[in-house]
Amino acid sequence: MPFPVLTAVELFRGVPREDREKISRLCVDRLYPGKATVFTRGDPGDSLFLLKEGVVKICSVSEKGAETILYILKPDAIFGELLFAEKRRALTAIAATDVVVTVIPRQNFLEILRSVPVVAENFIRLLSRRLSKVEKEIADFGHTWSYNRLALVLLELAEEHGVETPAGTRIRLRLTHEDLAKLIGTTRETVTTQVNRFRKNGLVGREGSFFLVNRKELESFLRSG
Amino acid sequence: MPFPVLTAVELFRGVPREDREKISRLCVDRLYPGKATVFTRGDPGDSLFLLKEGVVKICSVSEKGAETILYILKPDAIFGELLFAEKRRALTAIAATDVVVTVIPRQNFLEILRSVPVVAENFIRLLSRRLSKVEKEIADFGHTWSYNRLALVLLELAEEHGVETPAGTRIRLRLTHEDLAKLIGTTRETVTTQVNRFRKNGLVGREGSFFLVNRKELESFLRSG
DNA sequence: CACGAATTGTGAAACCTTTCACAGAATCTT
DNA sequence: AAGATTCTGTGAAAGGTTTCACAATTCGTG
Repeated sequence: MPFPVLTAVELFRGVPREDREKISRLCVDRLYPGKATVFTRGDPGDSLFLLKEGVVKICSVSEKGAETILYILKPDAIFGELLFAEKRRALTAIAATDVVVTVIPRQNFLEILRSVPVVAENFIRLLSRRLSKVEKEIADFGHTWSYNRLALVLLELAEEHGVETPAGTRIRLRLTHEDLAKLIGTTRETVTTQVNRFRKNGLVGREGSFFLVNRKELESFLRSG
Repeated sequence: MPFPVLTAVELFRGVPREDREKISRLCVDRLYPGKATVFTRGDPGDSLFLLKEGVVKICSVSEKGAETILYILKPDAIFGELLFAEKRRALTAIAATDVVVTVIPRQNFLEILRSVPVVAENFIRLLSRRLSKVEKEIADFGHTWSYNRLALVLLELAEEHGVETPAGTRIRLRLTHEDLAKLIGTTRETVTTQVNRFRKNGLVGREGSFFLVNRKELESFLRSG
């Protein structure tokens, strides 16, 4: 098993033994400390990233400085995947923790896509899944009130990053109210107000900078509201 | 030139002569009258569609009946492209006019992807471009006020569906205020109010059910507001 | 542990949106 | 052309959000 990490990752799932060495020669790992910028809006979009360890946030920063968080990624996710659509990055990727990423330059990735068909299929599936996720998000943004979007985002984060505990689902991310505001497109103050309302009603709780969510209650809140 | 239509379409651009006949055997055209449903949320997601003629709207309908329009597609666009990610459709595709589409069942498309690598590359590019568009949209939704989103959507529609005229850019789609509301996630009444405000200030006009937009003014409105 | 920085809590005023309720205009159908 | 739909225009009341301004808390790092 010479390149074990390769096949553990969804992008490279199913790669035949004889292609593995070649692929691993075309990739290189890189480290970023927490808060580092992996790429920024305007950078040339010429490589694909694979998140091996840590958490990466993908954000959009408008001219006016308004920031939106589009994704919070955990290991095994790819990012910078628009390398075939954009010359320059439209979004910004920031290491939310210390991070290990695999970098694949565009030419190398093209080479892999062409010579290992299963990677193309995996890549298509990953792109499709992300598209599907964002489309769902847009539909959810249709909800006018911030508390609806807040409940939805908390449920989604619990789904993606949660672990079950006796007290509820614990979201394993250091999240501030500001972060939530950037996720749902509102202000920090509004999040504070709504989070506290949720807390009084037992929909969420907090352990230090981690949120605890009560999925049952949140779901029924969404249905009723 | 036995299969001219094939290579005119972005998905099949660059397909070698010898593959064209095979591909065309794996596709079939279909007609839908205006207002027909091409597929609905919940349908099995087992084919890819290619829009040849007419306009198709892709919508999301929430349990509560709230509707969001995600895309308004014109010829050459693909849709139903999530056939590798969803067992069942999450969105609904509606013919906004009489429509001609090419249908490619999943197995056939897989066959094409595997045997004609350039199609895989085209498909990846199309998926990427759509993802990029939706991500931009999410960032735009960050704008709190409906009039900002309205201005953005009008500019985007002008970009995609507009023709220049002496009076401004004319959007070649029959759009109601209701449609705009579903595009920007607000109510019809709010759109009416804001459109009229725009009209008083010369940012937009109307020719029957077509909108005229003054791009310069809308852009400067966005910058200033 | 202590100090500075980041995060959270709150309130008031201005503003925007939703919701409801109708009326008038424009457009199809027949 | 009449009648039925669909679309657009408006207003008032209720409720939500932004913005601004500070205070209180908590965190992080030296």
